[in-house]
Amino acid sequence: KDKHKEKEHKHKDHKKDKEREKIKHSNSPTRQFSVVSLNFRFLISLQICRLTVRPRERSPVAIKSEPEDDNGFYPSPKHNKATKRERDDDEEFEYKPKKVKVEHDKKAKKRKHEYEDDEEDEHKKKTKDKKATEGKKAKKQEEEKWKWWEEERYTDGSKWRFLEHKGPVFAPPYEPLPDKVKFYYDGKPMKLSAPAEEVATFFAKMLDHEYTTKDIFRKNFYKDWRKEMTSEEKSVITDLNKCDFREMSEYFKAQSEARKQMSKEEKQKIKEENERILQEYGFCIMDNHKERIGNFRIEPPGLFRGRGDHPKMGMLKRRIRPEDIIINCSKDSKQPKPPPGTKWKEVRHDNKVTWLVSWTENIQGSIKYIMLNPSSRIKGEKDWQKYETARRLKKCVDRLRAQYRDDWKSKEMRIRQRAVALYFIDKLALRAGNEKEEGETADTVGCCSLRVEHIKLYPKMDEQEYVVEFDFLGKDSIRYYNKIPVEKRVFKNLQLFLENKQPEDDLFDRLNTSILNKHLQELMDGLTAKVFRTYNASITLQQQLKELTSPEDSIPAKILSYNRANRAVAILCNHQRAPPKTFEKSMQNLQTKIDEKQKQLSAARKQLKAAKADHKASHDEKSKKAVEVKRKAVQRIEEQLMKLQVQATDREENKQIALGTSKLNYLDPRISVAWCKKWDVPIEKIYNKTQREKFAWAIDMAEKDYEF
DNA sequence: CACGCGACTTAGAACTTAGGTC
DNA sequence: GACCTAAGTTCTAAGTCGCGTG
Repeated sequence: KDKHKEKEHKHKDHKKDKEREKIKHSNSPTRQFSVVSLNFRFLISLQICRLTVRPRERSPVAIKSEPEDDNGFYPSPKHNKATKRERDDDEEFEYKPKKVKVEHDKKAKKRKHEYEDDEEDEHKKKTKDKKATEGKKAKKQEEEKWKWWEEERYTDGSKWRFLEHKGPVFAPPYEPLPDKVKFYYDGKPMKLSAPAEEVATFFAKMLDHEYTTKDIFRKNFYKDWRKEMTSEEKSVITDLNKCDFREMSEYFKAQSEARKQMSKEEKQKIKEENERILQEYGFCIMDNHKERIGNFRIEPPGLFRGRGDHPKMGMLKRRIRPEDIIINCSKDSKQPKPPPGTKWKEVRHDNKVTWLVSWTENIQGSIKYIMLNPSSRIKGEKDWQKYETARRLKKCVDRLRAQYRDDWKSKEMRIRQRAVALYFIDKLALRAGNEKEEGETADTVGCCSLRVEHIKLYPKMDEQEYVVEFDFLGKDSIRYYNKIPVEKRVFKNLQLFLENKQPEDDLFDRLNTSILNKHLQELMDGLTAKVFRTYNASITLQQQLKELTSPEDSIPAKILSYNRANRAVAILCNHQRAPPKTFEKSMQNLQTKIDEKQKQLSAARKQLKAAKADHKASHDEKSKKAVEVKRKAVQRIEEQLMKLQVQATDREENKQIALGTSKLNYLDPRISVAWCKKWDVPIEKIYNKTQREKFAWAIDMAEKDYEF
């Protein structure tokens, strides 16, 4: 079946091919952004607009598109690398430890000791002079911020030597409804048994959600609900449509209202209790360092709501009991105790993994874990390593690109498919696309699992030749919609792949992620499909920052540039969000503020003019001062106005783009740190507290000349 | 090689809180 | 001091990818 006809024409320009030409489309193509001052080259060329609609908002309305030229968006791989290199550049994983193990242990012991002290303090102090203790504590913590990145890593595949924790926090037990809150069946009140009632409350709590009206949701819910019913209940309740949960729903609404109305003291009390639980369960000791745990609370029972069109939506997610829990800790640690009268499923001591607690979830049968916070050593090291791998890809990406271009001509079908898929992954930052079990999850795809129905080929479209239109649901059922011109060879290959296939057939029938990743592994150690996403995201940020930052810009303007660079990446990776519910309103509010500010400004200018005239007439000191005062006022207001305008632009551009995901997962933080240092932008403007904790390693080590 | 499983990263939405405004 | 919004935090679903097994 590997028939390959096709005479190749000379391609004129390789460089050009690498250049990204993305056509974005908009559902309301007429909409334009209100563009305010400053350097908008980027925005204008990129034309940030709505990419897709969420599936639930999806309408069969035709999607229009606007062609766009955006030269300079795609990261042209430059090799004008500065001569200076970081200490960790070059070899394999270049983690050069500054300290050796022995020292580490010593320091660690001291650390543990202090940790225990801390705990004791916590309990005794309470009433004592708070300020003094807090001050002391803060200082102490400051002094001993542990720089794990200066230490050696384990090379034997083990993740830790010592691990001690208190186990998970379970969901609070079910509290039956007060008798006055009734459930009605077929118009008649009906008292439910506790288990049936609990599951009913899950449904009641979701009543306002659209998905409780969906057939699949209702069917799944009803089926699982019946399993919790007594036999009498089962015989009475035979039709979900006759069930009236409204009173229950109202009750919960009132409850949450009441919670909001609680007095300060009550709220404070709850806060303190949460803090106590956090202190007790929210930390563990791993290799003698106290580390924050990410999710120490077990997921409470409820109704499963997958994203998109999920076949299992509405199913009962059952309550997790101690008997379901596997504890992982070190042998020589104090083992966590199960709640009185219960037992753990298992306690194991596996230092080849990083999790502390696990259980099997009943919807998909997958395993859930309790792991450490992103600020922990174990997560940080991995994160760092990820960016180092991406940087190694940078060094050989030209070679790889040349190779896959070459493979487009291969006489083997599987190689051509592999090469075209890789091209998409590289150019469009698509995900790998593992195959999924049909009917178990929402129907979403990535690159390798693309089907014929997901692409359309246009030999000619407007001015452009060889345009491919992508339209599919990706991870989280977020729609990916894009039209891009591709090289003739890619286009011809796609035509070939499509031959004699049905819409629901795989586009790449000779390819899957395993084959692809095996191939990538051969090209570069540690290379997998997702490294391309990391690489392209980070290199785009770096390149965009270079392009957008003007030295003479104010700090807010620089931050806008940063956000735009960030946005370019988010668009590349198709990170979208639903426009905030209050978006229009908040935009209006901001506009009102801007209008006011403008009025203020013209008033201030008038006053300045008057003062100047006054000074001209009198030439005395007093009037001179008055002019200065007014001048200052005008300047101040101008700045304020500028800030507001920048804010408005930023917000508008960001309407349905989510920056967080790329910032947290794809952008080498050292690029941002270096940028901040270079332009004297406080790091706090870019990373909030949590993010600074996660990226502490980068903040500590990156200098202003860091190059990704 | 197909398959399922296990571990871990990536993801957007829901919820909560802080800080500004009236 | 109440209220409102934006920012920050939490939640947990949904991916990726490697490994063992048959």
